[in-house]
Amino acid sequence: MEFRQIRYFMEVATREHVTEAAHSLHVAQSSVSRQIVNLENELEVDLFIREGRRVHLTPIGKIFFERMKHAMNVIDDARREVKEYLDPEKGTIRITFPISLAAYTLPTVIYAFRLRYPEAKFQLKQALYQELIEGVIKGDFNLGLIGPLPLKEKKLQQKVLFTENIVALLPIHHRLAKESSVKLQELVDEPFVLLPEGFVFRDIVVNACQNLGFIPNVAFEGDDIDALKGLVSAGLGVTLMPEVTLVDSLPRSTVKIPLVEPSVTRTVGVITPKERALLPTEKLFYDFLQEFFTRLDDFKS
Amino acid sequence: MEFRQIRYFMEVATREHVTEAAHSLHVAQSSVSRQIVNLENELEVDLFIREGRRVHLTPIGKIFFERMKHAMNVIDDARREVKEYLDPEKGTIRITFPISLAAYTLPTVIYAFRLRYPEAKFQLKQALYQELIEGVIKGDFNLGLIGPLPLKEKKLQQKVLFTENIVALLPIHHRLAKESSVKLQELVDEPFVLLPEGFVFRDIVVNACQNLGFIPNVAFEGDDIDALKGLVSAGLGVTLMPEVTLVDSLPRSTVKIPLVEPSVTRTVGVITPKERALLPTEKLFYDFLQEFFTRLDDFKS
DNA sequence: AATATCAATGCGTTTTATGCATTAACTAAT
DNA sequence: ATTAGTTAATGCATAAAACGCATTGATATT
Repeated sequence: MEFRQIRYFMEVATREHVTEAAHSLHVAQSSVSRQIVNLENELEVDLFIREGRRVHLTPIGKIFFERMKHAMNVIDDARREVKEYLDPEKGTIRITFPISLAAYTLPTVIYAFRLRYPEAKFQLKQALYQELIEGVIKGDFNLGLIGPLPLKEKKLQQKVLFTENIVALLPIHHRLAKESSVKLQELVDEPFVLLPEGFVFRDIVVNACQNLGFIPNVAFEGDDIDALKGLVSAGLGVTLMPEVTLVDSLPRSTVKIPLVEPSVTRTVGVITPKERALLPTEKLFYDFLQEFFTRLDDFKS
Repeated sequence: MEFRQIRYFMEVATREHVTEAAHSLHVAQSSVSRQIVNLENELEVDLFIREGRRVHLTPIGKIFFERMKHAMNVIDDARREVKEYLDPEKGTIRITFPISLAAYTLPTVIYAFRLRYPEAKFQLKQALYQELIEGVIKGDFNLGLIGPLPLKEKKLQQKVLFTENIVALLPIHHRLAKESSVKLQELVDEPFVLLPEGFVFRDIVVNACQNLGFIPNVAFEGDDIDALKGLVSAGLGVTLMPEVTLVDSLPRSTVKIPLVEPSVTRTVGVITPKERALLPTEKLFYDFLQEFFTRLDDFKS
């Protein structure tokens, strides 16, 4: 069994397509095909079902795939750890985060981090709430920004970074646009624009409404925060969003208004696996995160 | 980076000797030497310090070694899992255990297990208490028999199998040899023969004595249970041991006498890692263990 | 000082992986 | 139904890599 075989195997397994896998691996199709056969012969098991020209994993192939993914994560981490050992400041931070932090919070932190460590590299992966948690537990990532923290996950180390206010974003000609604050209750009959099902931030909004006894009327859905801004901008509805995502510039023809009674907030934190240690550069970033937001808090108060 | 390099690397790292490693790997010394250099070039790091003709790991080499040990454990398990998938009854059980279970308990269970699954294979590793726990946590083993259970270890799944009596073993001409029971207190001034420091079973005895306010006078130490039996047999002292280790035959010129006030017992159980699933054959054995000792208990009562 | 042992390296040989061309099986479109 | 286009597997020649042997230079051992 050789490393190369595992690489080929995993590529074929994920793509379910030998030719594509070969192309992505920069080798001939025949090489991939042959190595897969070699691997199967050595393991004395069929890893793939060949149905006509389709290729997909057998049940045991799936198990093997999962195990190899784990092993490869360990090995990749080890390689990075070795590389970063001598020079952590030039290493790579792999981090996963929800869409709601993509626009403002994360870029801001990364910008500040790179002022101090200009050679640090980042690999970023936007993910849905549950995916994100799984990714950190399974070893695809060692760092995840998330809000709110999934407190019941026992395999994760969790650290609160900050609590942010959620404000209402209204079209500029909206009847409430001139108010200095709005109550969520006042939006009962408004059309909402929200992220699609599956995004936590949608759930935060829906839950806040449900606590007041109504279910928001979702008129439009948008795939990212900017899409929501556009929809509000076009006067198609109202939405709630974290204040930070509006800090740079308010979308054209909109106003943001603080929410009161109740104020809606969410807590944002960072999760890391309890089982694995952070790689050197990631440790730098982790410590930086805490320092950064602690200082922000000091500044506010 | 290829598996072959990792295998060579690990062999050299453990032996700190290229020629020996090469021999054990059944390849020429030059091959090993060259692969190590290749690996180091690819990682851009020295893994070994060459001092004259000595070879030993650099600090980062040690880290890399630990990571690779982990990865290789995952990979080896995966291979076994695949092999055992189709036919668990022919697979291998890797298990670690303390010396006190080596003589009677473990052989008995294995014998019974093999009556049902004659093709199952075993890899056995006797270990000291702490080593054993580490071995299961780190992934060198997925099963460990142990007594008492290390309840504070949160990474381990723990299951009690049975509780056993501990009895006194005396030379046949000992003044107490005719009694039907002895109190531990009566052995205050006796010379004890015990296992050396580091064995839990020694600690169990010493603690029992300390609870009665005395420290046993250790006259001789023996490396294994049979050595202790021999020492008692020769009249050099008394000892305590689990009753099961005497069940087959009493050593020549000795008598076993139940302990009362207090009776001394120890709980024996099995530990498995919470983080990893048991391999198919190991799962068979794990289930068998519980069934086996449950039935024993039923039988006793 | 002489000898033996060790890790590294140059070099020819063997093994292994690769790419190309082909085949056989399949899919989709006419 | 026929045809053209894909696809995965395989035979074969080529290229790459790992290997063993022999040697070197350094270091223990006596």
